[in-house]
Amino acid sequence: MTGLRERKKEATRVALREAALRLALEHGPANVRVDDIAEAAGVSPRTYNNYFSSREEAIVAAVTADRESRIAAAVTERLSETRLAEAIVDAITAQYTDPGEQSRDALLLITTNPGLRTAFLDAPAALEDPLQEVIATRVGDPQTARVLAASVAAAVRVALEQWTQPAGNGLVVVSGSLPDLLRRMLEPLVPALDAAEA
Amino acid sequence: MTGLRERKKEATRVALREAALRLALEHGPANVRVDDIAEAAGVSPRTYNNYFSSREEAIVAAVTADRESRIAAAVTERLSETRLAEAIVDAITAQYTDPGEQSRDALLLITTNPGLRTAFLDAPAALEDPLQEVIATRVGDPQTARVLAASVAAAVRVALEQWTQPAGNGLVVVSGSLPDLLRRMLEPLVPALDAAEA
DNA sequence: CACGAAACTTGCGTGCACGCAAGTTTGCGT
DNA sequence: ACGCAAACTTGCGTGCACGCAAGTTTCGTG
Repeated sequence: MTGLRERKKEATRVALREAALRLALEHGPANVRVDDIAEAAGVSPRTYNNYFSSREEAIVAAVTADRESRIAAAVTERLSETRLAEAIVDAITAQYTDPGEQSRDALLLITTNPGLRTAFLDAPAALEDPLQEVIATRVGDPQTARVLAASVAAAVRVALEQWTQPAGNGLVVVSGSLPDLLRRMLEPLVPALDAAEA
Repeated sequence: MTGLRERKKEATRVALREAALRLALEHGPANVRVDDIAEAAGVSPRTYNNYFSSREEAIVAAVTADRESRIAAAVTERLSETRLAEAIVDAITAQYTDPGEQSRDALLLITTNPGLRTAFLDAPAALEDPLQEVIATRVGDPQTARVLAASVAAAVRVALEQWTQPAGNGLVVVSGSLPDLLRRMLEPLVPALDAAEA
């Protein structure tokens, strides 16, 4: 059961991130101060920083929601049926499949603004801990699980980097759908995952 | 030949990081403001942030120097003799071997202070770019090279995390020499490196 | 040598992150 | 139902990061 405390906290978190995204879309990211976000969510500016440690984080969280924790769950499920590598690749590509995308303009906002893009690319770091635990159920050594989890998170970051790349660098543009991109970036790690599982 | 401009810039960079470390050792990291560092190095506080983007960065740089760029060079050398995986592991362990360690107390300082530790663990991220280029000479697809470089950097970060871990978590302490730790953490990635090279 | 462009430094102003200590709310045991 | 302990919010104060525009230094070229 979930107490009042917990529910209020989650409500504040949601209020903050949604206020942040709405204001950023309305006025442009540069014209939104954390004081504005806090006021729109009905809390003090100081409280904002009890929930998010940077101005960008809340905006990104509105898009990301809690994708990272859902991935770990998805991997665990898939793990009963297939080998580790496949479970991870499937779970990740499934969770990063863009849903209805009411967030298409939000993503444009993020890829446009350097600060927001950085925060967005930092998000997959949150994969490491939950992923390590899942991997550890299939791999003896916790240290190995740690390294593999960190590598997978790094691969996801690289994929998102490519995907959100400011175009026109004169070189080949990667493009392709995000799931395809993720699959391609995770591919090189498959041998490592297979070897660890054996 | 290196122009006056370049030499001055490097001198300032060195002056800043050495002043930062000295002051941190003398007065404790909490009691050193960036204004103090700037003054000790003979530049304005604003200039400090043209060289380092956080207060911690300069202190860490004094210990790290330019290790990351040296690693890439070491890998390139070793690469003429052996396969990719071996070259990388050897080069990294060699470069992270603690030299004479006049910096032993500096490392204690870093592992002690949370902010400094974070900055220290962020340093290996600088491996990604140079390492990618080296790997790309042995691996056809640049994207694959990118992922592998990022994974190696992540493994190094994990190793440093363990090495600098605040002890006494009730669980097994890892310990061991840093080179050994690095070797252990890079081991799981070897199959991926071998597969990409083939 | 002279001079114009490019690189670098600096002061200023603004917003941000966060430690701390006081006030307020929630939860729990009796 | 009461009351205490723990969790959470808030205001305040401090130092930090960085955009901007003006001043200064370096460098290449005619």
